[in-house]
Amino acid sequence: MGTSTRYITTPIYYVNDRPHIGHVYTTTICDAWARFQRLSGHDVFFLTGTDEHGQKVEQSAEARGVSPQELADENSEEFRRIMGMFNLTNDEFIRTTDPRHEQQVQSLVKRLMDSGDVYLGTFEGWYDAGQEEYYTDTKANEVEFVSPISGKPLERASEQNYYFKLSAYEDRLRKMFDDHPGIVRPDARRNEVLGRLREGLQDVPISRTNFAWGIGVPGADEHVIYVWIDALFNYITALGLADSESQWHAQRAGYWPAGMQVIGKEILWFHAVIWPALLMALELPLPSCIYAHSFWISEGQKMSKSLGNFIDLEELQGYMEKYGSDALRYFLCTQGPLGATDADFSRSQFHETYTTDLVNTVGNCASRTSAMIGKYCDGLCPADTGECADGGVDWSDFTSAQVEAAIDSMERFDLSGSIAAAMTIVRRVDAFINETAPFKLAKDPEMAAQVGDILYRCAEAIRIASCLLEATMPEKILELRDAWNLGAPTGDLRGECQWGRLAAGTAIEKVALFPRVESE
RNA sequence: GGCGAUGUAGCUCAGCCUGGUUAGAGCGAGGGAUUCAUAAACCCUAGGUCACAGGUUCAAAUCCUGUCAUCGCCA
Repeated sequence: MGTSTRYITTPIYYVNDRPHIGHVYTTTICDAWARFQRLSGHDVFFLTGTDEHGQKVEQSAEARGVSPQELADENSEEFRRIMGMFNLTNDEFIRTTDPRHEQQVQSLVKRLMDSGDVYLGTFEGWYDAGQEEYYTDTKANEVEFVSPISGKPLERASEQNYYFKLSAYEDRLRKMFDDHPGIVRPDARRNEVLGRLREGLQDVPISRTNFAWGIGVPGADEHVIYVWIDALFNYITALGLADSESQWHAQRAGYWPAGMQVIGKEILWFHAVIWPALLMALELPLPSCIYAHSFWISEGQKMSKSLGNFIDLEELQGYMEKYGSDALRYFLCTQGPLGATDADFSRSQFHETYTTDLVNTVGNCASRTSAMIGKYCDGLCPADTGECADGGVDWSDFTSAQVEAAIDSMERFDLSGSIAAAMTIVRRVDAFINETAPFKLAKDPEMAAQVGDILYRCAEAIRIASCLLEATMPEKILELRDAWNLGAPTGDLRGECQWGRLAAGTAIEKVALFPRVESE
């Protein structure tokens, strides 16, 4: 398999929010994917960052008596901090206040103005002066033309804005979904988009004039580019696509188009419709997949400010301290809301998953195998003499089938499926030990070669499974690599997972990878 | 209000499209046996009105209609 480039993005996180499990989740699943691709030898670029413009940031800054830039600097730093805290290996952290981004956004908007995809239009509607917001006719009628907040009458007002000619892309977007049904996933999300698409598309305003914290429209400084448009462009400005003279362009332009753009379901419309249309207008290739995951709920309840049950960084750190960083990653990747429905984050389920999968399965299997090699083989990996009862397993075929399944699943961004394939190997080793009972055979000195042969298969299968789990649990697998003298990853995952790579004579030290944790 | 999805063992879900053996899996729970291992792996068990009510059919979790609940998107 040849090397290729793989570009994966998270949304950029809005600095007006506090970081919480949602941000950590999205970034973690992208990180697991990125690591897996790197282990497979691909040239990966993994991007995340912060979205820093907009009225809300301006208002929050004002409320705190600091400049918007100061607020953005401070909160962006918070988000950057979580990358290290959670072992996240993003290749760049882009900020929308970076001049390199700002300048490229202006140049992109200029291109759209020149091509006629962005035009100056007039918007007229019912304006709530207190809220600085417009109501649609139907909504205005509903509230009887009186502000529901201030009680003052709504005013008929109009303003000029720049619009993106989204309506012109309706047919091409439909064709995109016909030709590339996998471009928006999971299916339920694509269907939502298709449903809305059937209702027709309106042009979308891409500038505002009622605040200043943002990127100016080229040649019309009183207009600020709407934060959404500004933010979407990060995916290509970080690659320097709009500045061919830049270093970013020189080093990164080849990563476009993205293979995987992961988002939360709340921002589906912007990414599934407006973003592709913008790219079409710019005559840039489309990403292969926009993956919209669902949300975490907390102990069976929706997370909300009023309930105060947000799983925040402190909470997540608590889990890491108690169970380890890899356990948190494993839980997020296997139990997370990658599908169309939300997933529950509960203490009991976390504990159960940790104990069942990591302590009792991965940890225990590695432990019993290495303990037996210690006892019966002087701690040295026995040779594959081929004389043991295979326990009905063709290990080479079996493991390579699981390896392929794990790679295929990861390709489809099915993290839990990929991990499940690795776990299938581990469970098979456990069953094999029970079936062949090397601990019984070991009582008869004449059976030593057979015992060694069985244990070779166990150790080798675990080694292969560990390669597949490394992207999800990098620290623990490194611990195993050290204890079993497996060396460093080679960048050829398939090759590394070939049966028989484990050399006889390798010193294998007993491991206890996942300590049992008391439940509360 | 419009469109759509879901509702199956304590929990998470498969099965439903292409109706027909005693409705399945994983986890949890209870019991057993064993010791290489992190009281772990293994074996057995769990008697769930397949949301509810009708209908079609020789036969429905599986098709049709209605009701309720939950959720998503839109207004």
